[in-house]
Amino acid sequence: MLDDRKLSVLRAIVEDYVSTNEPVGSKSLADRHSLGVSPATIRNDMVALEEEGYITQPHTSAGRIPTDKGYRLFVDRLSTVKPLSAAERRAIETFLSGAVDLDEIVARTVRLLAQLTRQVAIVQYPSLTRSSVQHIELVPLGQQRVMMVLITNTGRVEQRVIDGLDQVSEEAVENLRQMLNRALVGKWLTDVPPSVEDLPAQVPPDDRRMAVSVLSVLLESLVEGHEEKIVLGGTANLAAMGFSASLRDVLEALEENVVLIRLLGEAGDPSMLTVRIGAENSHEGLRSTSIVSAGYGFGDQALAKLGVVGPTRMDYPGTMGAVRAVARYVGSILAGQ
Amino acid sequence: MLDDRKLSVLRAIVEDYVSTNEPVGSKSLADRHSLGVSPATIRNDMVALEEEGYITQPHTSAGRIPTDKGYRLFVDRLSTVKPLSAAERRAIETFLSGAVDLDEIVARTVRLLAQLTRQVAIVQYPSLTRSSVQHIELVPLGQQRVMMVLITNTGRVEQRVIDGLDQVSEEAVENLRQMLNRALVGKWLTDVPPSVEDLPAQVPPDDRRMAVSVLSVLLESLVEGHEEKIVLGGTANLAAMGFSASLRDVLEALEENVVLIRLLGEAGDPSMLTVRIGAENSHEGLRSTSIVSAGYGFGDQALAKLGVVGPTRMDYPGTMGAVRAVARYVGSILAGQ
DNA sequence: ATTAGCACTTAAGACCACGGAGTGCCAGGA
DNA sequence: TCCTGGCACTCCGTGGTCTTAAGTGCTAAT
Repeated sequence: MLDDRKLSVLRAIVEDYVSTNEPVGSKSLADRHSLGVSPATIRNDMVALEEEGYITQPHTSAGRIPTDKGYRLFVDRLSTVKPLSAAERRAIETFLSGAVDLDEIVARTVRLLAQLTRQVAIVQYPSLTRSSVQHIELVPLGQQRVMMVLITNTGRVEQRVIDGLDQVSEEAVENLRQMLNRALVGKWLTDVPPSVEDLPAQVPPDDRRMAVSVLSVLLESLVEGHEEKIVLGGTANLAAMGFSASLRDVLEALEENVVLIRLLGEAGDPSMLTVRIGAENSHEGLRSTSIVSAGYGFGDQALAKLGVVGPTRMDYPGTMGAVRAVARYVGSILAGQ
Repeated sequence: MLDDRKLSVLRAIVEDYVSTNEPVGSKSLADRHSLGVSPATIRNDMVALEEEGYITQPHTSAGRIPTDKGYRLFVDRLSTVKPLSAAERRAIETFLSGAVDLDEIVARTVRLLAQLTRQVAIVQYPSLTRSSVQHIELVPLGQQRVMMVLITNTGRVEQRVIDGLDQVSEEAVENLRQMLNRALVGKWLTDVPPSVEDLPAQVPPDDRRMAVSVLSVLLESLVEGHEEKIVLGGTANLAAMGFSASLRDVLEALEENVVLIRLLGEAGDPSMLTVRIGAENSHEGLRSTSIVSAGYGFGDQALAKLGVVGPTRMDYPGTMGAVRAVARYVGSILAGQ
């Protein structure tokens, strides 16, 4: 059905269209790539590719442009991830190595990705649920309020205020604090709920009400770890990407963190580099964009994802290379922290 | 020089241009506003206004559009801030009242402002330096590291890790913690540095090195309060605002938090509503935008600023009304927390 | 199976004519 | 002195026609 030459033609079409942003015709294809056949032959191959749905014509007597399906085939079988140049790798290293805390790592990563790919970069904060407890702190704030601070091994800090208590005593808080830390430090967050089940029973009756409040807030904060944080960068690059018409839709989609989190989540195996093209993205506003994403974390254990959003007409090999490289470096930096 | 009627003409020009986005001519002006004079008279007034630099012509035989100077006069003398409708005020209240912590207040405020004004909203986190110390927590992390958490009365939490210590003992940390809280709770952050000067002397010599490290990080975090946090929203509205050409510049400027902070800072009296028009903004990319901002805080003591960025061709009275109203509500919510 | 040749299609650009909205200016009237 | 009606002029935007360049599909020959 699709012999090697037809695939080469498809590859050439994608490459040319990506670099010129203009429908590519049989003649210019024959000129620019040495395919060893004449334009007429290429034309014949093109109708085959078009019948299969890999390319399409904006209008009769224009060149062809790849469809989503065409890009998909290109990504899956016709291209290889392009490794970064030595200079780029050095740039990543120096750029990221100066970061001191998690916020700064994330902020720098976003800028880096945006600059490398000249597209919109997305970085998700390390998910709460895939981390372990480093420390829990309880801080009395006046008579009726206590602040809980949860610190994870990924450097993330989650704080909540527990309100509406009565007569909080310093010792009671201190006791609870020690009890919590003894029970939970080092545990995966997912293991926290079972570990605290029988804690209230060990608290003196007078303080039990407070203990229960604190625990419920703690558990709640784990569940709401679902409310994961995301940072965006490089939106200015959107202006140069040329979806002028639908630009508003894209910006709107990017502002909806919920949407982005869902999209990143939909991407398959978190340890892999995944590409979602055009309509695969299941979000109206992003019909004409592709998302390249990868998980990052300690070794092969992914904590969260990062990626870039760009036009379906993007340089996939280059973008994939950049995303993969950045994900690896961020992982190693986090591990070193 | 500029009699009342000329000012009315200018006002009418601004209003029409803002609503139609097209240069406005003498005839349509006479039709749409009941100025009581003929187009010819209006034309005469227009040349006067043009000579003074308040309006300009895109080209001969087109209508007039206001210049930055024209907008300035309009804002200063020809318009009054438009109060919000009862419905809008209710919307603000219900929208903001559900927020539980500072992060959520800020996030909701940004969305609210963006929706009300259909422009880009900016909200600055309450500045560290204008808050007071609510609590300081020290948490030992292993043998060589301590985490410091600073909680302010505005609900803001600042955390740092102090690294490279040796042999951190639980008691030493606990002692220092109590000492710090005794010395600092309730103090304005600006008063912290003098208050800790002689603290190291009171620490047992063995622990002094740690105490000094912790203090220096604490002080540093106050200074870096300069690194104030900002949140953006409604960038999707940019697409509909019609600077297509310079859109990239605007997006770039908006991504530079440093720039935004500076611009907000440049605005005058923080307790007032201020408007900076076009080139007044001293940043290349924002030449064709105006910024309407206001301080917010407890009562008349401003903690930080918020505002919106839009095209110079914006509805100033409406925008100013929205910004002022939101600033007030946020202030009252913060005070109630 | 490939190629050369040819007739056909279409978008994009150049050119032109023209209508509309606006202007400046001048002379006459309150 | 200030306002107004009238008039000639300017310029942009629109729509029509024509031409050109690039590309296609088809057919016949290799």
